[in-house]
Amino acid sequence: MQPSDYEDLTPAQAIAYQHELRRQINITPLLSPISIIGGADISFNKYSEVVYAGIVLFSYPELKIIGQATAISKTKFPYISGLLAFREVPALLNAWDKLTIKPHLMVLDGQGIAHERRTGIATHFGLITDTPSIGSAKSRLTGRYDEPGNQPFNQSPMYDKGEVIGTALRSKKNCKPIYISPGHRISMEQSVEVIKSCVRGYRIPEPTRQAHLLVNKIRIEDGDNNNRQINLFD
DNA sequence: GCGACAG
DNA sequence: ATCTTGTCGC
Repeated sequence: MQPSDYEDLTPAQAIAYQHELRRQINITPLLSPISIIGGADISFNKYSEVVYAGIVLFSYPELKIIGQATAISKTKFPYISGLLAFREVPALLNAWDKLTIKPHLMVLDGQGIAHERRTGIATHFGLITDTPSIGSAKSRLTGRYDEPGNQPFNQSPMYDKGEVIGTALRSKKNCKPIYISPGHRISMEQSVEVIKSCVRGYRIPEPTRQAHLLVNKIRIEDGDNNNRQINLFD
């Protein structure tokens, strides 16, 4: 199965593929040192098939931006809860291929194994590129958890079917928690530690925060090359 | 059948 | 996700 063929898959076929990917997930501690970390995100205009993908590279743990790559592509696969990767990974790979240097670890905007089939976008991307990855989501997809305390870095485990699938992390006081889960080739504990070391005063950790700013910037610049936005509260 | 539901 | 302005709370 090639990412370029994702848009031809039916939801049932996409789910079948996730079951296949699930068998290859490796959630063991990352042993090699990391000095380059990347953040990825997607942006798009409502009702448009154009998607803007971007990846920002940082030195780690200093978190100085040392590179980036973007790609503008199209997708027909709609957003379906649980199948986000089939809509966004193809675009992200186009940006990934443009990187002259590959990061040692990637942070994706979405779930890792904190997914019904343990195949969130971070896990999916990590498997496809064979790169250690972490999922950092702004909201919960699945899993039960107790609300973490209201102090920075207070955390609470997320459970699903008897297993720990993620960590609800209070990245900033008085802000909703973010949901961290390993994507591939990294442990739950390491994932949380890395994300904590990437928080710089904002709820969203720098890798995905900067990637988000980047893709929105190129989307506005592109103006979607003639796509209009009509908004009457929908 | 009902409620939930990453971006 | 995206569109929007003001507004409430730390």
